[in-house]
Amino acid sequence: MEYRFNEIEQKWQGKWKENKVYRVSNDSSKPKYYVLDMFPYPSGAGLHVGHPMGYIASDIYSRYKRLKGFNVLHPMGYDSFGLPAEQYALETGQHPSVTTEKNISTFRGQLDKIGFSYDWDREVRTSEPDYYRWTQWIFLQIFDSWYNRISNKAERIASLLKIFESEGNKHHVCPGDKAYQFSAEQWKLFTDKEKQEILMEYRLSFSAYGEVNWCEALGTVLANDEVVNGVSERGGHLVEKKKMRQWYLRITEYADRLLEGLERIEFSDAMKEMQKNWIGKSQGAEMDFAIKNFSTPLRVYTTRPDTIYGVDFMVVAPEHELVSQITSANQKDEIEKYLTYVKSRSERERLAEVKQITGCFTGAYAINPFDGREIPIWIAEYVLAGYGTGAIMAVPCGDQRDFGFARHFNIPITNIIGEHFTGEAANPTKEAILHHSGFLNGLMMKDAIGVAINKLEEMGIGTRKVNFRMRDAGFSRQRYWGEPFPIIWSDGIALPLDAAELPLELPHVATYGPGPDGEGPLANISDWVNLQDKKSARRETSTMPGYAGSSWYFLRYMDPKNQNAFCDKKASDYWGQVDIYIGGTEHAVGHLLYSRMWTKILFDLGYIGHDEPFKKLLNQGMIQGSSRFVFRVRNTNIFLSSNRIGTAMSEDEKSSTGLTSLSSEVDQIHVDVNMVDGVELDLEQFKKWKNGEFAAAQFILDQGKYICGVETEKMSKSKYNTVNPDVLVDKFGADTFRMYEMFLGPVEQSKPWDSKGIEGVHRFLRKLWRLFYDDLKGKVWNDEKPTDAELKVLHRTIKKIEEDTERFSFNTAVSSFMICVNELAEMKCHKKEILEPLLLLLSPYAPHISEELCSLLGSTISPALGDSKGSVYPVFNPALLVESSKEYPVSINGKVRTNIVISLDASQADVEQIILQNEVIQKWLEGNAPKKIIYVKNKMVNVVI
RNA sequence: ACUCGGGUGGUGGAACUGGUAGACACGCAGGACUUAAAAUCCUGUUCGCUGUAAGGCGAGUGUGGGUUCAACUCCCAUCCCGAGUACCA
Repeated sequence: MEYRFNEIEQKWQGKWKENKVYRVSNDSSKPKYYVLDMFPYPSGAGLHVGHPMGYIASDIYSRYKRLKGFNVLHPMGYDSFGLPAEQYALETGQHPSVTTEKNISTFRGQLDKIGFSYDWDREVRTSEPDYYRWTQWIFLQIFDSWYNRISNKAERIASLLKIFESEGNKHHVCPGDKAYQFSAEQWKLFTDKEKQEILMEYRLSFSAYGEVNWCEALGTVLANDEVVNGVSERGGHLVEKKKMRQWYLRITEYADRLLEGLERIEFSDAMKEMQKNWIGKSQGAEMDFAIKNFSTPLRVYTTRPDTIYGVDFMVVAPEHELVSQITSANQKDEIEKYLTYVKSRSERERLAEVKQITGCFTGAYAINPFDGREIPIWIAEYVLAGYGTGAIMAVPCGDQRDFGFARHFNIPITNIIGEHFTGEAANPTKEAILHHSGFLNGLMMKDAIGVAINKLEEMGIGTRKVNFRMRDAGFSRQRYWGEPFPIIWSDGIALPLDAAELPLELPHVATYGPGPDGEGPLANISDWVNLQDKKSARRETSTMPGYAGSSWYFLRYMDPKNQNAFCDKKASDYWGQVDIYIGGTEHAVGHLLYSRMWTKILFDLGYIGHDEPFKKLLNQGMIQGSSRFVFRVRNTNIFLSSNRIGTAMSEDEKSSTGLTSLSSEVDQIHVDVNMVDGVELDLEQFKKWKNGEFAAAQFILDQGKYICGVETEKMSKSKYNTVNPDVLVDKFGADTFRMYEMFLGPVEQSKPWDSKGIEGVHRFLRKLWRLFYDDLKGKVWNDEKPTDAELKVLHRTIKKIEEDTERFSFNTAVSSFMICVNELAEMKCHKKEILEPLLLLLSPYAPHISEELCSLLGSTISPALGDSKGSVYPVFNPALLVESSKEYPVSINGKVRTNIVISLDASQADVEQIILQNEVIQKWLEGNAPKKIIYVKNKMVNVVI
């Protein structure tokens, strides 16, 4: 009986599905455990081998936890709103819901083949009205909230109204527009519209004017990705910044809590670092510098007010409103020229190219308030208008970028840190004693910061200021395929829909092109937009961005069918946080920050009982593609094997190709990796590829073979380096595929895909099978009693697999299984008592073969089902592994020279005696006494001579 | 430029708290079985020198230093590769 994986896998997948084996209940006496994958966007390209990497890891962990007696929530769904489906609709006229549906069923088919243990009854799709109804509902709750900085949480707008009516806003500075200041009496006198405008400045989701990428020629707003070098990616039309009404989430109000929360969750240090940097909290001061012959002061933000005497110039963002006013007559042309230059550069260019220093002097001077020095004011692209005040004070002796700027433009540098400054490079230290610094002289810089701020405040020209670099999150898109806003605009006031009116379904549109004035496609449906019963009332026509639906999906899984709430509090209290969340790092500052914010809002409003969604995050590495290339001599049909480029030609080659040398220019062309075996190209397949585009190809070979070029790149269709999991699953089976993906290396590590090792894993499973059934002899397993040696092998494996699974070291776990099976095969051990526990250990990794063999053994336990009562996971018995002696490596001066078996309870003296009698050691000692003998119990012995 | 990862045999990787570097696999080479192939099994496989052999000696985890009885692991410097980024004052 041989290992027929296709039959076995189909059979068990069918049974699991039929019996809904992986359905999980919200009501269980077992402890809960929540294992979550980042749900995929169902793209038209289908699944490639990179996708299942994380899914397999999470599936192994889920199955493991189930066997350990946990009630495991392990769901899957689709993040099914998004731009690609809409662009496809624009090209083909197919409704996005149709293509989305189709893509989902492709994905599902591919996922099913791999044998995942998802509870598909809990599937969610963000584009289903049943789901986005609640996305809209949550949006309305956010809209109806403001952030109370005193209680430090989100509260209802009603509570804000009460405060305004009793005391105005004196205790609650307006986060949107700080200019708003009013008493209770004044509040009561405002018109309804004025009141609504003020409330909007407090709301956690709010509407305001913001800049978008506007393409006049296309009549539409473009995403950053669609803009290349200042023109539209499609068509190359001019793109400019345009102010439009947008929705935002006031995530800045949560900045501190988002930072604080990081302390309580298990994210990698790198991930926490990324989020911290994004939030970018800094402590410093805002201060005003008078400008010579000008009434308005220049306000700068600095984290280092201690360096005030080292300021040699000012840099203002080119967009700063003062620039045009302060520029002197003789600098005007220069400044104009520079502004034109800056405008021509996209933000990306401004940020990426730092080697060349650019800037322009305005002709104006600021006055140092302490020593009256005149400080030249420059503009430069490295200062951004959006951060701080859009102006900085430059201290070249302490800041490397300021130093470079001063050098480049020959601005004299003042040294305020004595010998800490060499004149060769800036020194950003805070540990230096200040020189040439007036009232700060002699102070340690870090102590001077506070002193300087106090002085500024006393003089009324500066204040202590905490800055965040994070900005509020744009929340609207001028698109069709997203959640419509449950908002009606009437006389400039945004009116929320009643919860009973949800879902506000996406209406069908005739075309997916933009509406008038840059509005989204929805603006074209006047029946839908304009409400008959209310004159001048108009629906919001933009839709929500991709991250809306993904900011809370982990909650819907807990209670996916609920028609009365997004998730019953009982359900969210039962499941609580996601215990382990698996996905890539690309969401570091998007999804992972937004979902944390939404969770905090829902917590503040009392809808859920926890304020961090993910207890632990595991970042899977990216699977890169390994691309293959052929090299074509330019303007010919002659292809050179990679190692023949520039080599000498044989006479035969010369006559058959008509070439005289191989050193002419070659073009590198991607070829489909599936027609390359390792690096050797299959010439016949190549000639047939792309409908015979290369049918007439001639080859210059190396020893009869065509060797391709190799490069590691992102896996992508256009690079012909994608590998479809289906092909591998069909050929080797899901169990082999699962184990091979894990065997490739650590899950966290990025690595190029290579299918060539998969046979080794397949061989392992067949070898396992032969412990039970021989191809010729049939059944070979038996009920004999195991020996101590066999038990030792088993229990060593139990220990290793459990440890490795717990720390997500799946690659080493697979290798331990191999070692175990190799050893059992060598011992000719076919005993059920050994093999049955081994199958349970293996079942999270290779569920189908384990289930089949268990059932063939007549086992009472199904690895897929586990046990309703508790853990069926094999228990490690340490007593079986106890040894009385160990073969110690004995080294001389750290270099191993021999191995000696020594009893484990030997003392230092015992060991020294044994060692010194050893022949090899004596040879090295040459009759001398050792200086020292180091004996580390259970590790090694080192003799120092 | 900054931040975060990472450099170990022909290849993917292992070595978890400093304690036998190269587990496990791929590939390769040789052999057994077979008419042949597949499958399976066995042997070898870091490099160099040496030995008929068992073995021995030396080098070795990007590079150069350092700490230590002992370094892939810790420290300093440096080079290279990958990913991310909003030049954040």
